[in-house]
Order: sequence, then C-alpha cells, then structure tokens
Amino acid sequence: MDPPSNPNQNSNFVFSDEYENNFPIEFGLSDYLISGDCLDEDIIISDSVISNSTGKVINGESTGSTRGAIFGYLFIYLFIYLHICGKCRNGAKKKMDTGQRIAFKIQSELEVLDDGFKWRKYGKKSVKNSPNPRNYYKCSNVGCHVKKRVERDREDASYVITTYEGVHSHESPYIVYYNRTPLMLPAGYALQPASQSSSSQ
DNA sequence: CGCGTTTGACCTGCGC
DNA sequence: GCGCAGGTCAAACGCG
Repeated sequence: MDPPSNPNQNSNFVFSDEYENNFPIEFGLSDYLISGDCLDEDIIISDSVISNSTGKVINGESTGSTRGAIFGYLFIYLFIYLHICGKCRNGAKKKMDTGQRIAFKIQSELEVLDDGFKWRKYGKKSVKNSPNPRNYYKCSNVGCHVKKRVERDREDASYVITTYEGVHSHESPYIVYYNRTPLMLPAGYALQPASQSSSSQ
C-alpha cells in the first residue's frame, strides 16, 4: 500500500486545555529523529510524521502540550501513521503485532519521560560499551504486557533513548479527543469523541 | 501496610 | 559446550 501524500489527512487530535502552557523542555524537530543504527527498533519517527501532525510539536513549538501529552500523542500517532502509511525503517509495511518496537531518541535532562502510561520498573542493567545503565519498565495496567527500555545515548548522554515494545491492551490515559472519521487504531486504543469529557490520569 | 524501586541471581540466546 | 551479554525475576528495602 502506498503512503498517502499527507499521512495526517485523516486525523485530527486535540488535547485538553489542561495540558496547555506547561511544557518544560524545548525540543527541536531533529530531537525526534532516530539514527538507523541507534537500536534494533523497527520504526523511525520521521520528519513527515512530526511535521504533518497537529502542529504542536513542529520545530520546537512545544508549548501546546505537556511533555507527557506529546509523548503519548507521538506514541498513539505512530501506530495510526503506520496503519495508514505502512511506513517503517526498511520501507516495507510491517504487521502491528504485539512484538512491534518503537524507539524515541530525545534530548532531555529527565531520565524517565512521562508518556502518560503508568510504568513499573522491573530491572536495571549495565550495557556493554556504555557508561549508562539501561532501565526496564512494564506497564502497570493489569493484563497489559507492554514494556519499555530507557537508557542514555552512549555517545551523547544528553539524549534519552526510550524503546517501547508491544501494544497497550487498554485505553491511553491521555485525554485525546477525536472528532473526525474513525481511524484504523491498533487493538486496545479507543479515542474519545470531542463531545465527551474525561478525567486526566 | 501497600506499592514501587533496587539489585543480585538466574535465565536465555547467540557467537565462537 | 562454553562464555558473554542482555533480559527477567523476586526478595529486600524504602517511602508515603
């Protein structure tokens, strides 16, 4: 399947006002790019994904959301994007199975970035040829087997590499409003209509 | 007391 | 088969 010219043409997400004006870290667009040899992740977050999004994250303009909202947004958006475009690193569409991995490489002073989900740390391991340990987390939600790894970039410790593995079996805790035609969301994601209200985490 | 973190031990896969 | 590296487990510990 060929990617549409505008991968965001079918989506329109709006975050609740409570996430506005409280973003503590400045991001540049390149901060979201993942180098090809970074890890063995299956997916790269590309320029087009960011630049075709709602616009809140473009070119470091991040004041529209908290960092958590942004990460939650990116996480969800990636799945949507992949469903629509079938893009991944090797250019071929991959199945969205539970083994799917996504990695973010983001410049941040924070060790653990708030992505909106609740995680339980279950391990810490030193990595060969890296001065920085790798931390292992599982989603705290009962029955959800999503894992994430968090480590500092071995070459530039100002970058944090976060790798997600699997698909959440529950709704994102983020307040995500969706007010257009339904998308092909991965199993477990349920976006709420804009008319509905919801509480934050 | 409950929940999350820490950390050493154990397990597993892979290369030689 | 062995050793190494990465990943996971689980008991101990700390904190609210």
